Amino acid sequence: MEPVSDGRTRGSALPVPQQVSRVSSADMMATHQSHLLKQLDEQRRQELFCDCHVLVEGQLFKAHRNVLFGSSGYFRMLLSRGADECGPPVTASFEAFSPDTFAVILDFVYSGRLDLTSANVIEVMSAASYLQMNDVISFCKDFIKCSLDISVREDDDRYLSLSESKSSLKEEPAAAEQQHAALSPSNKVAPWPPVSPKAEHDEETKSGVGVLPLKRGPGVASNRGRRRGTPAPPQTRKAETQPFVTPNPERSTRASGKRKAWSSLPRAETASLLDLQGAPSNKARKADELYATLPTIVGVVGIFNKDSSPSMRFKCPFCTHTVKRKADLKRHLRCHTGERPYPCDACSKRFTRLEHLRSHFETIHQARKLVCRKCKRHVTELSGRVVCEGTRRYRLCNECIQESGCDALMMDGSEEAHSAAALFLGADTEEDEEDREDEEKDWLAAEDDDLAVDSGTDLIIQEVEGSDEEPELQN
DNA sequence: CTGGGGAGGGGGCCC
DNA sequence: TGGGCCCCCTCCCCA
Repeated sequence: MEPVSDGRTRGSALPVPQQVSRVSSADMMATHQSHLLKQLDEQRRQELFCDCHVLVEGQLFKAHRNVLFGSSGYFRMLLSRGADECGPPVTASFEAFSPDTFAVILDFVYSGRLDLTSANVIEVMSAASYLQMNDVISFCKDFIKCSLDISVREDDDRYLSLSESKSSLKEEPAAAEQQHAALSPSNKVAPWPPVSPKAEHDEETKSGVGVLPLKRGPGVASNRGRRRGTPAPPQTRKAETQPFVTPNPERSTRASGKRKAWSSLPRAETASLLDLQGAPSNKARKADELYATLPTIVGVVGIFNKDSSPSMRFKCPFCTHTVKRKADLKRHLRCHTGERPYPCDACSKRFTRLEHLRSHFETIHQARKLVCRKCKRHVTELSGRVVCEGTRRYRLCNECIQESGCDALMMDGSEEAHSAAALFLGADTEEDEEDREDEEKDWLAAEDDDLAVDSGTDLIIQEVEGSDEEPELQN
């Protein structure tokens, strides 16, 4: 029986041991491919038959046209123009990435080994995006995911991101380690073409320098940015409304860049934010490291203005989105990394931005809106009251309070509300209670008049220790 | 089933 | 460069 390259058998009517044949055929093929690749690499290193010259910031790389053609969409486009010609070597020139970066990519093309480090991964990914090398991009993504240690199992389902759980990294930690190890130069040759854990994911990575429209599926949140081609956010809204399961939310250093007074939040909240400067979470620390490695040219895309003057933009290495400022890219990256540095101490919800946290806090826990929740009429401090319902606070006008017989609800500032809030807080001892009250007084003294009205909220804004679920009570 | 409103998320851009 | 504001979007809940 003669095995053929595709694993089938030829000239046999017997119930052949196809599996055995397939395995041996696959082994043979792998061996052959490996051998062939080694030969090509050897030729490249000896500069034999190199018919393509790549100039990266002045540094010359010699390679084989057909190998580059088969590895990169960019080169496919470039080389297909002169595919019929057998003239002098084709020369391509790049300024968008460094020679070191291209060397890593070229090594990968010829060996299947991608020498990624936390220092070069972003630039390699950016260059791969430029060169339209989806496999490299996938590897980089996986590498970043491994670096960030974002795992569904280990952490919180809700704040997972990057892709729709397609990656094996999230499915099996061991597999993740293996894959990560496969990226290591010290390991054996990674498969080429590599088996991408998420071929579909290429949709968002095949952009290269151009911006391709992305498919928007059902359930995919698409806000303004996504209309322009940014992929879906890391989590669905449904997931967000699920009870928060992390009892002790991580503190991140992301908010610690500057120590800034945050007068619009009660002190406890501010303190919680300042806590962010304390022991940084693993994920956040690694995110920081990742951000720190963002090279100056990361994802820079040349866009020409109407007057033909170049306008540089920063391209997200994860998707096709481009932004004007690096800071905006950094902010945008959070929707890929799942990083949520701003936890609400009242309900443990976490947010990607301080302003979102503040907005949430003011709306949900401070009842800042001077609108009756029931009749939607404008209320003042006289015509309405703040009603506490769990950690949620809202306003009702006096009429609606009377109508609905809200006596059962805890009214803001009442003894009952206070004690209930304390209960919610898990006030362990009377001493704790007193301390908290002292702090509250201090805070109130520092608060402006507007906030002082809602002083009762301060009690609520404490971290709920050991709370496994969101204590927020919905109507 | 549908429309309205609340809540949350993300982008652009000003300060 | 980060904070903050504005705007717009989607999702979800509810009437």
